[in-house]
Amino acid sequence: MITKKAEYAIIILAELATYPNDTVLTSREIAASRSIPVNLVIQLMPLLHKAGWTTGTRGASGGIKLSIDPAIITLREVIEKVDGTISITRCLLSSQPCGNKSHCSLRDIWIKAQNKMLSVLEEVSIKELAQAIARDN
Amino acid sequence: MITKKAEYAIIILAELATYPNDTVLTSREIAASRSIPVNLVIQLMPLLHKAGWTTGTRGASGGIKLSIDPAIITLREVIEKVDGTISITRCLLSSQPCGNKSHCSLRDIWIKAQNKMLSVLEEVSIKELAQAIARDN
DNA sequence: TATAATATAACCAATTAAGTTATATATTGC
DNA sequence: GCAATATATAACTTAATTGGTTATATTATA
Repeated sequence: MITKKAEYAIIILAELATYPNDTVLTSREIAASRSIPVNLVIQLMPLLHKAGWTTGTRGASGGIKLSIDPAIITLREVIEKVDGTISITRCLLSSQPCGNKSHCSLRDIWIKAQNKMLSVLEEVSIKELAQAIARDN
Repeated sequence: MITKKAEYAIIILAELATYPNDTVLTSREIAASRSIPVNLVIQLMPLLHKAGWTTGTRGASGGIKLSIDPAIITLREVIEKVDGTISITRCLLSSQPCGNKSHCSLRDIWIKAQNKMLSVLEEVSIKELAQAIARDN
């Protein structure tokens, strides 16, 4: 399952993408405006920084801002960064078919189903999501 | 995530669908030929019976057989019978958007991605899977 | 130098997943 | 009738995962 942490990461990035370029928000502000536990925002940020999507500055008047165009960050990337490789079944967690078989028909179906799902998550960028959310409000 | 139990249930049904109509197999035979723990086959069978897909007869020379055409059992049905409603995110476990909102853009995306996945699992029947497996061997 | 902010790691409780164990019940064949 | 074999069902165990908390260190500003 896609975890809440991955979902939170997406929401954090979308929140940042809502404001003009180079807007700095504190973890606390992001947490408050999106109803995410502050601790989780703080916990997630280093991961998003390492991915190259955001930068954080410490100290008073510090905060977080986007460091790349949110139009090129896809939901799939964010999920995989936070949760690791996505797998709809335990079977797909391993890169090989089980039982030393070279081929497995059921595995083929899992892969096909999963790829359909991933293609949707790959087509949507953080920017598009932020715009959709803005339209809703 | 789709559990191993759901995967086992699919494999059990496909195994039964491999043989001519009304073929009776014991739990032990199914378990042995598909490398599934016997206990799990035994544990799963009542569920498959209740779904109307199989029937079991007790006693010596008893066993399990299909009770309907495997061409009309879809993988999605089997998974949902064993695992309950499928959800790729915790968000989709509830039938309502969270936070008392009437609408949520991110939820829309989860639903779209999940439906793409489900449509693949809905298109494949136990019979088709059994045939594909037979071809592989 | 006090304060405010991020960085990082360690920890905890609840749930889920996978599998095991135990017992009851039914049916067949001798 | 009775032993053997098979399903039916529930309870239990173990390990991993998830969601979240706590604690501490580090940095930068006013």
